[in-house]
Amino acid sequence: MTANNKEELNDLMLQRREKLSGLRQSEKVAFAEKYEITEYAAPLEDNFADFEEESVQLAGRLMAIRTHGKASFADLMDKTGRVQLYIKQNLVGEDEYDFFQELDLGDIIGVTGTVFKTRRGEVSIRVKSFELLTKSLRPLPEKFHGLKDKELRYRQRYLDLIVNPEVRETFKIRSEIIREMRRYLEDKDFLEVETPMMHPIAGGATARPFITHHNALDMDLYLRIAPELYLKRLIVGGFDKVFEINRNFRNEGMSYKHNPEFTMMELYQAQADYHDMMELTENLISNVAEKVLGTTTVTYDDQEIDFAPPWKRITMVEAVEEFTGINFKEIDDIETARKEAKNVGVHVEDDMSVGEILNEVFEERVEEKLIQPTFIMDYPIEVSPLAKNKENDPGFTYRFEAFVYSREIANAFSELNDPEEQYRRFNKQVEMREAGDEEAQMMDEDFIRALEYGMPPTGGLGIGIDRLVMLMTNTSSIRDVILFPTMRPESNN
RNA sequence: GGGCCAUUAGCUCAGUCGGUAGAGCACCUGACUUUUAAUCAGGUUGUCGGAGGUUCGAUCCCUCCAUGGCUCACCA
Repeated sequence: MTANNKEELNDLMLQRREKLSGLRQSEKVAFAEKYEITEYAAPLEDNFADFEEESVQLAGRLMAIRTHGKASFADLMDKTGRVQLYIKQNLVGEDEYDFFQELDLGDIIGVTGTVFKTRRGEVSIRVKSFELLTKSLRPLPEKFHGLKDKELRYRQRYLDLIVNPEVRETFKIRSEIIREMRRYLEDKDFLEVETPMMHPIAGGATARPFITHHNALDMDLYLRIAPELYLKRLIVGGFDKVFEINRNFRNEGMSYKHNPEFTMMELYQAQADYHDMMELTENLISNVAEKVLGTTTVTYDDQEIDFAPPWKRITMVEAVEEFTGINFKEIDDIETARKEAKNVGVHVEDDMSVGEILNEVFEERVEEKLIQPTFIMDYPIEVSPLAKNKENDPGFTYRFEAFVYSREIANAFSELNDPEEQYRRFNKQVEMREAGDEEAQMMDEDFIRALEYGMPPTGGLGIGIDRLVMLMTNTSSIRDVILFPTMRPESNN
């Protein structure tokens, strides 16, 4: 029953603890077991005609009290919003009225009363009786300005949720986005599956993993950086449409668009290619927007973005030519590629191949221009170790990424299903790894073995849920769409 | 990891050209039976992020540290 023992109790907290011990010595309950409710706050106002002069019971947190002598007004907040309480001494009796005056902001109470409208037209509850359900021992942040300090908001998200209604709304929308995405995929006969979060080999993406240790097996495991290789094993196994919505973990820098753990939707569909994945992506996202927001158009940071299909489709080579004038279709030697990149001010490393230089120029000079939803197609093979290479253009793959507001929100390809080619690609990654590239992929022998049994032609797609939610809720940091973003531990300084 | 900025009451913030600090909300006392950022009268609240240094004296200047924000780098 202590506060944080590192923390001094201030006067406000001491007062509340004294009130609590007073309650404990009396007949009053400070922490009730249950209160039967019949209604929530918001519907009383929305459907006032149905409730007028009806008796209702509801429960919530006291957010404001306005005392006027022998009558008081108070704001009660539940998950739907607030409703005003009107409590009169001659209705509840002198003792109960005095007890009400003893309550603190933040206390959770249950009330019974009738619904009416005040002279000013505010829907209110004329309280007949009330019970303290939970005594609150800490003062709430300021009622008008709320809680602004970002550090406190992220560390104490519960407080943020209590006092900042728009935060509750953001996370409600996040939940709805995921629900509609799931519903859409289930309607299309995709099977939701769960694959391991702890991997003996961290595969399926280019990223540094977190390492953990299993004691009984005495072996290190990696938190997964992507579910891709497991989901493709399921396609080999004969599930022809699967998806997973779950966390990935990457041991990399943090920024407004990177959190060490983030949520990814990945799906795989047999007998499909990356064109099918483009259609699926634009239909899925526009459908989700329509269902959740009621429109396919969102305003993000003053930019209007329209998710309605079809989205622009352009190859990486074409996009680079459009925005830089460099025609990589005609470049096949490193010297020229290097010189052209330099001409547009893009720094390239000595060991980069032509494809990597193309990718670099794209990232440095084109990405920032892609505001409206755009599919960038045909990525160089060097940066796409799991994608199928194009039949007539072996330096490139059947891969695309979707960009919105300069941010990658989806990555997809016609999956590489040739086990020998996949083996060679892995080997190349292993070489890079041995040369010191910590993000290069590891050899996964079992995945090769699976491909050797035969994986049908398959389209695969990954959508970064957090970044999609940011776009749809107009929030500027990934931390605003993750309930408990990764933080350093609180220090005592 | 680099640069810039921030850290003052429970919360939102002001402030001290170096003389140990203030407002609003919250809280306490009193008045008030339709208010709603209720109002009116009075009152309380602080290791001024931490540790050193300079100084007669530091919340303020300097150094280091901590945490956070923005940004660059890294990174799908």
